[in-house]
Amino acid sequence: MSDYHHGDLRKALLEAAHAVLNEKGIHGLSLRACAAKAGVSHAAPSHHFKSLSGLLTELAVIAFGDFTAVLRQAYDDGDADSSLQQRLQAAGDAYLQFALGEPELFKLMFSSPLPDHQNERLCEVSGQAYAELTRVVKPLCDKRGITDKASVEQAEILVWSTIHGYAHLSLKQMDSHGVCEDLTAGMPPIEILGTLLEPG
Amino acid sequence: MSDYHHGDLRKALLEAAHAVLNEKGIHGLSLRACAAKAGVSHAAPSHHFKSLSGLLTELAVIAFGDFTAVLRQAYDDGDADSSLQQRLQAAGDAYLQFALGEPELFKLMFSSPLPDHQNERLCEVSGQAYAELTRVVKPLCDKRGITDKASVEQAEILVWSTIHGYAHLSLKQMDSHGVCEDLTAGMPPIEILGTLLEPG
DNA sequence: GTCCAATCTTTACAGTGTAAAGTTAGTGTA
DNA sequence: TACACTAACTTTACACTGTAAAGATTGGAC
Repeated sequence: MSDYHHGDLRKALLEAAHAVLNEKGIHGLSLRACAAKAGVSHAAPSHHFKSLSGLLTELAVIAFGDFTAVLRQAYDDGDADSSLQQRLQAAGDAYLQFALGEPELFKLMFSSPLPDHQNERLCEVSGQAYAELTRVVKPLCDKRGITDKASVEQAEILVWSTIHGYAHLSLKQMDSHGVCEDLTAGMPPIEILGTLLEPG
Repeated sequence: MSDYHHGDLRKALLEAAHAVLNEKGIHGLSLRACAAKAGVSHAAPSHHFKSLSGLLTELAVIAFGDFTAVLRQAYDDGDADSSLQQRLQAAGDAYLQFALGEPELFKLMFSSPLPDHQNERLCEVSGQAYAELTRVVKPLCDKRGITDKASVEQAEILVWSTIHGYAHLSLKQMDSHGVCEDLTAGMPPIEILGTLLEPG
């Protein structure tokens, strides 16, 4: 192996992008910085990724894979006798923990125009994450007598919205006020919404 | 008035920025494009805004003002005899309508690293929007017997998370799948969350 | 009428993504 | 073993970007 050919530049660039993302934030990230961190010339990435967008799309795909794994782990860690609400709360906590643990990656996945969000694989893996998160919603709908398909879908989307919205706003809070201690406390108990919004 | 001095370049630049934002999206926006659209040289903005971030911070401040007005209008439009849940639903609908009507502005306000989110005035106006949104939550907490301050705050944040999360995910859906018809249907009825999550 | 300060232009520079052409080296073929 | 071929990487180039600095213009105060 000479030092002309890198060996696994593709992988190295993805790791470099992740590193640069964490160091400089999503706005400070540049293709040339990634190339430099991987120790190659600034034009080398073009042979592995069509563009900056291509590189970040791939990084987002990988990140969604990790994200899905985290959500699945949280689900599997649940006690067999834990209530459905508890499992949902655990899913929300895991969601938030990922967002706070990988803030820049999370922003890349959900709030950046740089990745190609129409990319087929990216759509697929983000769909998998969604499926994992809403896995516990269906039995909860059963329990509550929500049976028609449209309502179940609305329930899934609203649950996702609540959890995602909290994560997103937490990150925005971090940007506005610096690191915020009271966020490490995790998701508020979502059953408050049940009390607040129960019919009647 | 010669054509050397513009007259009200500051205002013109803010309008140009809004226009460019809608035409090219947040990623296609550039300070030079704004200057060109306002008919001045590319360096002229520096006398009115310290930087690109400064211009977009100001635009976000204005946008939050409009946003707050929209939310207030929705609240004031509520019938005196409409239920608290209905008022909350109306607030959510207004929130979503703003996001879908001004998608790029909404992204600038909540999902872009370009504005200075530590800016004092920006923090203030975004706080006002939050206060307007959560105006209906307090009486709802009263009605449900949620009285301690911490729980009320958690209820406010969770309501905001739900509405904001739905708006944010709707915009992401638009980016992924192009304009999405079934989103114009508005917020799903949030009382589903009440049914889904009620204690017991 | 003159000076001043604010506004805008011109010029310049470092940084960006990306396209095109040139260089190197690993690989399959005779 | 010698040779071509091709993938990987570098060099060069160009049109952009934000922003700093210096020069030109103008309206208004004195």
